[in-house]
Amino acid sequence: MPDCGARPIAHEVLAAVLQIRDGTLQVLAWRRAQPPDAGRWALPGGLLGDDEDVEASVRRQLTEKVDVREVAHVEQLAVFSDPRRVPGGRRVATAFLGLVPSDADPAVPADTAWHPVDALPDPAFDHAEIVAAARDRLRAKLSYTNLGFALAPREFTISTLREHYAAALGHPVSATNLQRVLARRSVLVPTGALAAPGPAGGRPAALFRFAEPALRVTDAFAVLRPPGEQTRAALP
Amino acid sequence: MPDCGARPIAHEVLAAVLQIRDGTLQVLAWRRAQPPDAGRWALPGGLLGDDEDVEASVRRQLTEKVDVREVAHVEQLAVFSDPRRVPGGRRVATAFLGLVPSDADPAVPADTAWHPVDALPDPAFDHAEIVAAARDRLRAKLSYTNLGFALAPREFTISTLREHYAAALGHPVSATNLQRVLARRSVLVPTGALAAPGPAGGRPAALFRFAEPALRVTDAFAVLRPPGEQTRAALP
DNA sequence: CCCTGTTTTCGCTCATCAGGCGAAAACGGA
DNA sequence: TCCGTTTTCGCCTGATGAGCGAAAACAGGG
Repeated sequence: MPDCGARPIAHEVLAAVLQIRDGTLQVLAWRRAQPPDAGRWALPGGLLGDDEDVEASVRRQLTEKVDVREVAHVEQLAVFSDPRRVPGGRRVATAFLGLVPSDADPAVPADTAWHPVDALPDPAFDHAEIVAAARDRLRAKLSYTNLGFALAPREFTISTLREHYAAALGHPVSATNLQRVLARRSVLVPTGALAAPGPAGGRPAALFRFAEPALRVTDAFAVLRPPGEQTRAALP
Repeated sequence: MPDCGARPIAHEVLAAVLQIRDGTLQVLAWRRAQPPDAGRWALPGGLLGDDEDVEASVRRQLTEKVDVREVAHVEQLAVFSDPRRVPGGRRVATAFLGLVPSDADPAVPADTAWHPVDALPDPAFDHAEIVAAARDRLRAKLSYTNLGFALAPREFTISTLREHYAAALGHPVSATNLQRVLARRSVLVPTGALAAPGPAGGRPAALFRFAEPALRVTDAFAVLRPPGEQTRAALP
């Protein structure tokens, strides 16, 4: 008969929800009112419910903070299970990465706010570690998947996309190369429309969108591929 | 106060331990004697202890099946938390991937045996899903990390390594290309020694070993890298 | 109406790396 | 010494990331 062991173990889910805001990668957190760690900033989450798996649970918990429909991508990060990660009872956390496109501005409760991902003030428990894991996972996947779709607005110019990638990656990105790399993978498709030029004029930029609204890994990503296998579907 | 929720949740750890045996990628499993799922093959694991995190727990649980010192690499896979994944009480599992070098032959209990990873007969609960996740994770990481160190013997010829990679990846691998790719990443270093030729003669093969006994990700893996940054440390 | 400044886009080139192929090297045995 | 076998290495090709500068496309002012 399964039980909770000699010492009861609570299972919680936590989400590091990231979004590009004001040209910076930011994370959603709420200020704890009650001890332990009162006054510090914590990630949204809560206890795993009786009739849900962790994915369903994290989506449910996020509903309390933001409109879940605005979260474009959710994935498991890792389990955090240090026996002393929170004071009091034992608590095991399954951490998630969530991404919100920058053209969404979810309404959040009064105790909740966005903070730059590298400057979350006074993080509660081990939540700084979780935020760092989320940031690193995002940065890694941006370069070999189409994960940008979950950060960028529905339509955008290459310049805008370049700013988003630079903010998320934490280093400058060449617009030329970004355009080429994503286009070659057929991750980016032109909408045909043009954006209005800025106040100083300049050639109007073409608008693009991501081809697929779901995670896809670059095929060129796998090296040592089967002999003779096509590296990519032939483009018409 | 954290508790176990209305319905108690047990937290277990499970490990898919993989090894190349007889030219095939195999997984360690034990035959359940007690219900539920009596007679079916299950992955090693057990309940999370009071004073250990999940990594420590999986290493402790593996001790009951094999000598843990022979497991060269352990990493978290994912959480499996379907409310009905096991009959009876609620049970959340943190799944791990474990790798054993092929020159080790751990003593295993009577109820435990190795099975080809794609033909685990009568798998218990959702363990087939976990094995598939472990196999896929291994295949992905083999191509952009030095993870081969955890599968290969301490010293080996390129031919041997080629067989190992082919078995793990599930498709033929070119010895020439394997040698070149791994050497360029300075993952492989020659020991200087030569292996004895086979019974039919032939040029004696050079012996190699992996440069580092710990996981390292290929730097060329990250595309869209910072401008002007060196792509690899200059080799002397 | 042309000229200037600005922004975007595209073509040209280069460097790196995976992949394929065959010749040369290094062995045992007849 | 010759032959079959196995390994190793060099050469070529193709795909792809990266850098640079010229051309394209716009607004505004003289």
